[in-house]
Amino acid sequence: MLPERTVERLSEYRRSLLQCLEEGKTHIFSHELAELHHNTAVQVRRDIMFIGYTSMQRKGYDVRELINVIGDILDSEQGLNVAVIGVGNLGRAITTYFIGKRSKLNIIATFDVDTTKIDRVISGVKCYPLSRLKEIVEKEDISIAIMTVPADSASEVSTQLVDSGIKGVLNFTTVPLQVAPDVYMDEYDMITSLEKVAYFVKTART
Amino acid sequence: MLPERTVERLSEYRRSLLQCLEEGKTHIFSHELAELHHNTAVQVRRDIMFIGYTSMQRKGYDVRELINVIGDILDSEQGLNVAVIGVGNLGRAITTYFIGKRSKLNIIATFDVDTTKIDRVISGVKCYPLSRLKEIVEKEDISIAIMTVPADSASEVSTQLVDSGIKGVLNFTTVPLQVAPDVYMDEYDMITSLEKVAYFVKTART
DNA sequence: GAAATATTGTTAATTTAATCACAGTTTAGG
DNA sequence: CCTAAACTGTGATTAAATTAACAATATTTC
Ligand SMILES: NC(=O)c1ccc[n+]([C@@H]2O[C@H](COP(=O)([O-])OP(=O)(O)OC[C@H]3O[C@@H](n4cnc5c(N)ncnc54)[C@H](O)[C@@H]3O)[C@@H](O)[C@H]2O)c1
Ligand SMILES: NC(=O)c1ccc[n+]([C@@H]2O[C@H](COP(=O)([O-])OP(=O)(O)OC[C@H]3O[C@@H](n4cnc5c(N)ncnc54)[C@H](O)[C@@H]3O)[C@@H](O)[C@H]2O)c1
Repeated sequence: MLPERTVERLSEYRRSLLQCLEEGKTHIFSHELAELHHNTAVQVRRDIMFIGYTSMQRKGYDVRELINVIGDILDSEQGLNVAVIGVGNLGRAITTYFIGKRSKLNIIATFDVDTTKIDRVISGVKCYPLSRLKEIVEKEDISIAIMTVPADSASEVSTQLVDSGIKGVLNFTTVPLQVAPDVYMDEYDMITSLEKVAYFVKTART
Repeated sequence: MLPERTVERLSEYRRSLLQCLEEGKTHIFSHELAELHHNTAVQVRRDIMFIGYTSMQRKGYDVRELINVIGDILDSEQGLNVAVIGVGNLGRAITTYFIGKRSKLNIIATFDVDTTKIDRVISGVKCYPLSRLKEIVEKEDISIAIMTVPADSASEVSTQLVDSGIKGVLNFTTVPLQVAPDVYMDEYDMITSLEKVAYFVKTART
């Protein structure tokens, strides 16, 4: 099990590496990758050490190989299915955005309680009533949920998610959620991010 | 200057505290606050120690007072003005969402290059052409930008942001941006978050 | 009003993450 | 073929963040 920060950085490296590949770059040095990611060459090498890949000495890392090795670590062979819960402004933006982005992570369903949204199709993904959550999650083997419901229903919905058999949640509501210990949860709070930026802008001024 | 993680947690505590206030709760213990936030009572007390607030012993923290003290630390007295750059799906969602949420952080302008979007008003906020960035930033005293432009224009736009005098950036594009050292930048990469969730779901399975 | 209980604030210890420092390769140039 | 230069991989070290441990203090109970 890799450190969380390392997992994040590997995902980020991979995106840069894919970009490199498109530009026809076949090899990359640790210090080049570092420069692209606000960190140091040592950190990059250490991260890559974690996944047990070694480069051709003096030529840098083979871009294509490194992409594959990162894929072996991060991706599940058969891919994982994802659902978006709450098809409001944010849920719609995310659904539209993700379609076709990652071959190993497919958004294959959305859920809502608003009857005007149910059965609507966004970017090829159908919206189901939340009452059918468990049924669809089981039938379609969905293991990850992206939560974009209003704050006041967040905690109730999260219980339903866990009951339905979801194993990972990416929570965008501003409510910290309690889930069973075998469910992995990542929370992102936009207001917190913005307040953090504001704090550092403020303190830099003085 | 507080540790970054502490700043984040303080912002999160504050939101819970505001919620408590609404529910008529006047005092809160460190372990209660901890429970709401996936962390420990010691961590809460240490964070609060950082900002130099002390409770009434044995009664817990005075909710209202603690909110004010956190405000003194996080907020700027006159508030800070914010602009959203790139009024696509995500930019629109964020703009709509933020309006009225935080009295000390006001989104007061959006920018785009798409002529069909310019001059449109979203939730009371007007969209300006990107070419007027510097002019408006100076006139309206905007210090923070939220970046939601497409990846391929991200790095160019970030240069313009810095030139215009922006001091803090919240970057939602998937491109790591280079900014001047006196500009604070926070980057959030949704794909990375989702891949991280997927990784931990995958490894938990084995 | 003494003892038991609950909670804080803080020092010390521990754990985790990042950085330093350098030996070990490979390649290039003479 | 020898030396210098350029990078990598990793043990050792340092720094940062978290957790444990506990004295100090207020409150309740009897
Ligand atoms: N919009 C943003 O940019 C933004 C930013 C940060 C955080 N958030 C958070 O994301 C969440 C959604 O924000 P939004 O702007 O998209 O809100 P929204 O009101 O546009 O969308 C919410 C959607 O959830 C649906 N919904 C309500 N109750 C539900 C339930 N029990 N189960 C399933 N669906 C349900 C609603 O019908 C609606 O379609 C909120 O919790 C908000 O705090 C949004
Ligand atoms: N939609 C999401 O949920 C989501 C999730 C993660 C990351 N992102 C990132 O956010 C960014 C925007 O995503 P989106 O889905 O809103 O895209 P979008 O295409 O809907 O919106 C992009 C907007 O930016 C405008 N634009 C283009 N070039 C510009 C420039 N030079 N200056 C100002 N505006 C410009 C476009 O006219 C458009 O309005 C992308 O970089 C994407 O990677 C989006």
